[in-house]
Amino acid sequence: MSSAVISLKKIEDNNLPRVVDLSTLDPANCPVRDVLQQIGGKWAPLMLDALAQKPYRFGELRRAIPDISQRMLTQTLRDLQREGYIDRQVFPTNPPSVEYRLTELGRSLYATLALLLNWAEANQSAVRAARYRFDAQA
Amino acid sequence: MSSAVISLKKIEDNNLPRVVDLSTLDPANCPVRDVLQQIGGKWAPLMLDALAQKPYRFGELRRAIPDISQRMLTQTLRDLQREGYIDRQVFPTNPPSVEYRLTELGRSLYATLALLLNWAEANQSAVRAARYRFDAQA
DNA sequence: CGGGATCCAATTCGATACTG
DNA sequence: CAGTATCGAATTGGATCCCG
Repeated sequence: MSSAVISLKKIEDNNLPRVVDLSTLDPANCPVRDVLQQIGGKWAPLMLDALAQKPYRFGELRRAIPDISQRMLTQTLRDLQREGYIDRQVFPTNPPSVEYRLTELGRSLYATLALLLNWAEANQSAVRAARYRFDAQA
Repeated sequence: MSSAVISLKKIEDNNLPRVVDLSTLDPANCPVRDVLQQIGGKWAPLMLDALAQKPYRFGELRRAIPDISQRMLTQTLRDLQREGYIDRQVFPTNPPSVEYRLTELGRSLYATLALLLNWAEANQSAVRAARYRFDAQA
């Protein structure tokens, strides 16, 4: 089939979707760097993933990600709120209760981010195998 | 239109695609953390994006990302090679020439990663606005 | 319960100098 | 050209103590 040949050729040519041309951008004002820096940290993807399921309270979120320190939980929550990905709602009960949930922007981000999370899960074994080969030959 | 109502309800319910359930995983063996750590760095996404266009030689790649140090270029290239995303080919010319190109795994990753890069570019202004609001109110 | 503040350890990163 | 090696700065992250 000619279509198979065509798609094979596309792969050989590295013909991949690429909308932004990063090479023509000022590095100091690159939107990809600007936005990716915040979602590329150690905890942000996990927290966005948790909050994509349902709203969480502080302690609840801490139990959902057992090995996060309280400092990083607080800080990452504030960062995500500043970026506009999550919303913080305080209930003046006693003791106080605070709920975090994704904003619409956050849900938009997660819709794309989730594809990457799924890719990671689906291809972990391939990555592990590549690491093993690399380390063996070295 | 009822379809609009339905999709609105889905958004309100946080009904988003989620294949991996991270909360049930051992944090120390989480595929998402394992894989995302390498592609979440400061330089890896930019280099994958460059190499998705075409193969690059060392110095050429350095010029394409003007503000990367040679140390980080070397190190990130090795990391990406170890993960199985890029291939390194040495041409025994004089002076030597080394070419880097995406592997099939790397192209598979980039197909997903590019969606996130596009999201970042498309939504940078919304993120900037959110930051401004957050900083103004604080 | 939901944090703030402080101190310290680990990791990341950049600048510089040197090499086949 | 394509790296390696070393140093120090900067950033990130964890532990601990404190509070309303």
